[in-house]
Amino acid sequence: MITPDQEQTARYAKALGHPVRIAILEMLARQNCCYHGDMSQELPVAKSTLSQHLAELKAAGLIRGEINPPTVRYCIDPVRWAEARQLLGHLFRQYDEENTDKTNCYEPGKR
Amino acid sequence: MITPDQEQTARYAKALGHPVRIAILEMLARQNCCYHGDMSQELPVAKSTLSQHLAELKAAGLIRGEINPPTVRYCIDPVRWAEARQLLGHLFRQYDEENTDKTNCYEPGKR
DNA sequence: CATATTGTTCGTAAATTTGCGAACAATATA
DNA sequence: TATATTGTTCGCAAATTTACGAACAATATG
Repeated sequence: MITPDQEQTARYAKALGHPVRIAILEMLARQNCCYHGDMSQELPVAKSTLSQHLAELKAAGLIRGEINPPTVRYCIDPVRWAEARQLLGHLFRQYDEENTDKTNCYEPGKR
Repeated sequence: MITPDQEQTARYAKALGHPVRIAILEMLARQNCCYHGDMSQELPVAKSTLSQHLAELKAAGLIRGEINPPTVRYCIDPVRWAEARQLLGHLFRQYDEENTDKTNCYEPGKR
């Protein structure tokens, strides 16, 4: 009933499902890499909370952490990033592709 | 620190963050509209659970429900769908756009 | 009016998520 | 060796999510 692709799509989407994690990913996407400290300055959460969000993004595969003591540099994982983009893009495309001949059933009065 | 767009992006992503909800959206995206019962047959959850997931998608704005007693027809909301697509697309584009001159810092040995 | 059909809502339980400060680990520096 | 810097991990509390069955609501049908 539920395909592995659907599971994976949901996993990525879930990782994106928090504003702090979106902000993290945008910083990483723009600068490619960031140190925990840089992000900590920008984000209104305790550093332990930031670590947790980073760990979740890592668990989802979207980022990697490279330890350069005493700092840690985080980067987007290009492969997983592309995979997430593809899976979510596929989801959205399923609607628009055949959009032309569909009734707008959400309009009142239509059946 | 966190913009309204980031909040909204996270809200949509969170709504997508469950396999059952991905499956629901794919059915709706392909057929435009579906009855609760049609989806109930396809999905391995109790009907009350399905109702809950539908309510979450509705709360996120991604779908609408049209009551035609005794059935209820659910549809994707084209406007919110497009907005979600745009917001998530924007997120992913931020990486690829400037991808060319970025170091792959996730590779071992790079700083 | 009784019954069947279609979904929602309620009540509840278990699991997960989110957040923080305190404590800890690892390394560099005085 | 003591101290400072950078992050992680631990312990805990509060909130949210997920899931189910039972009960309920609304409408059609016998």
